[in-house]
Amino acid sequence: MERGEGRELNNYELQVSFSAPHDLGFVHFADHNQMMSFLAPPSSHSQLSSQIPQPLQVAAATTVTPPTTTTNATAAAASNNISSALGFNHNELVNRPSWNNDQVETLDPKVVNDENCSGNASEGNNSWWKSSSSDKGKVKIRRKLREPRFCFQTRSDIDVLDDGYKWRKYGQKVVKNSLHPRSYYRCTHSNCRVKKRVERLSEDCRMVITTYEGRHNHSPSDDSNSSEHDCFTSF
DNA sequence: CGTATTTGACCAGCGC
DNA sequence: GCGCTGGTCAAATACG
Repeated sequence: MERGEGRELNNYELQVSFSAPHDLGFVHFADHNQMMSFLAPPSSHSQLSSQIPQPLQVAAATTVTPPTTTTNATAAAASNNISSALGFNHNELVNRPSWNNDQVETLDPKVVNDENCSGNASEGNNSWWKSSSSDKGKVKIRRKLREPRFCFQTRSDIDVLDDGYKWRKYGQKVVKNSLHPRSYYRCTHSNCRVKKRVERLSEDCRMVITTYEGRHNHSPSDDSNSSEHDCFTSF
């Protein structure tokens, strides 16, 4: 098994969407910081928090070609390239009129507008999914409180892109209509409940679909400190 | 030995 | 109500 965080990078294409894989619309990115702010702590996404659910539609693709060598230095450089490719223009997103909520939150379209619960992730308690069975009513309510999600697909030989955060794999599942198993990752930072799913397209095993759920309450660089810091001290 | 990953089991939601 | 499916847990295992 591999412990690496997918920092070895090969050639890939990157396409980003705020929808489920089956109806992807892709974003053209110019500035990685913009995209990363979707994952970033509340302090940096405060402006975005009201934008994510907005109707938007994007269509474009970005291709980047990082160095093929995999030394730490080049991997880091490649990581920057990935990050660069992951940036996007907020104005473009919010000004798109035809993006509907179903597209934004296709995996659970009924609850799209409950995303203002996204702060829950920052509260360090994301256990709504395992409430006691004796409290089913509450379970159902809680089930609706989904984290904001967005996904992007990459053409890559590696499954886990280096997005600057550190992830721990907690599950893998074979999903229907897919030849490849889906992997589940959770941010290793304490109090950060961001998750991501990674799977490969059955039609094209080189295409990797990555779906993020929730927002980090820390910056990527904080991951190195991980549990050492209380990320809420600034709030 | 500590930490990360693997993997089977379990649970809840959803569709029929 | 039942079966299917996705998502998560947690014990076992692997690795540094």
